[in-house]
Amino acid sequence: MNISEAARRSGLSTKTIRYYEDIDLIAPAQRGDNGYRRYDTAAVEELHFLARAREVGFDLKECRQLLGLLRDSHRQSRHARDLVLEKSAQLGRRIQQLRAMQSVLETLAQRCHGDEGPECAILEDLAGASEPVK
Amino acid sequence: MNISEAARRSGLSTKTIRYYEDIDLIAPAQRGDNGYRRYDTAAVEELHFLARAREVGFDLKECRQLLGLLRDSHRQSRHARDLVLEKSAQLGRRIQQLRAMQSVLETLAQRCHGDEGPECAILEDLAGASEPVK
DNA sequence: GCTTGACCTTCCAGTTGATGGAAGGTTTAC
DNA sequence: GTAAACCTTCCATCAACTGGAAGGTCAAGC
Repeated sequence: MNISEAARRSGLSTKTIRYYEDIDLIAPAQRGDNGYRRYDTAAVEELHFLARAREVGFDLKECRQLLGLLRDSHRQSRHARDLVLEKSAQLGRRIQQLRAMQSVLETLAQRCHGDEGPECAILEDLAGASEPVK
Repeated sequence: MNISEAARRSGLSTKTIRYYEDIDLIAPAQRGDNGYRRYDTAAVEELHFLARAREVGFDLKECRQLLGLLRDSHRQSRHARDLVLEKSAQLGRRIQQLRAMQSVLETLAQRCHGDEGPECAILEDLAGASEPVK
């Protein structure tokens, strides 16, 4: 199949597939007589694997590791598990960060009248001291 | 004061301050006879405002709007409040996304032995169908 | 007067993970 | 024959910086 069909089946865009080939994340696709890339189901499965891994938060460097494991019949499942657990922890930390930011925003919004006047607790607070000058 | 002192007080790096000037987020700094940038407390306050706004999740485009409000004595506090509430909602959506990703990862981790063997539910799941081919 | 180190300057390149678009070749259907 | 829908490569762009090179300035100490 051609690249657009592979894209449809894998959940990646054609641009992204070419990009992944470009950065050697995947092997160069086979080519037809016309120079078009050709994909078999094995190739599409790899692309789909990448799409899924990206969806759950792995970056391309980590995807590379995961692909390495996927292809390695002598792998240890422990390695995959470690990657997943670390990524989950990372997401947890990021979520905490975003929550903290959100709670600051909520507090700011509460303290602001939000009317037609220029007096605004939000702007005052953002302008004011967050940490004292050390 | 010179740029490094302004950086220390505002919480931005010198690189970032120059960058903000470069993209016209802030007005060009005054210059001393030696060509060095010079900052007064008003300038530092603006830098600090930016640092705080970035910390709570505003992007530079939004920071530009916030700065506009900060400088405008005829502003309506409603505008600032709207920006804050929208940003909070945005963070909320992002948090939900990350949580969903995390929960997928947790499920994957649970289903994997995580031992020395090659059999791995994680890799199988990521490789397997997420959505049927339509 | 000279050196050393800590400043400062500009400019260019790289990061991440794509995406948009131009210019042009191919295929398919009518 | 021609139009639409593919495909190709290559180059530019996005956000928000950061790193580093090459070079000017300044203050302290000898």
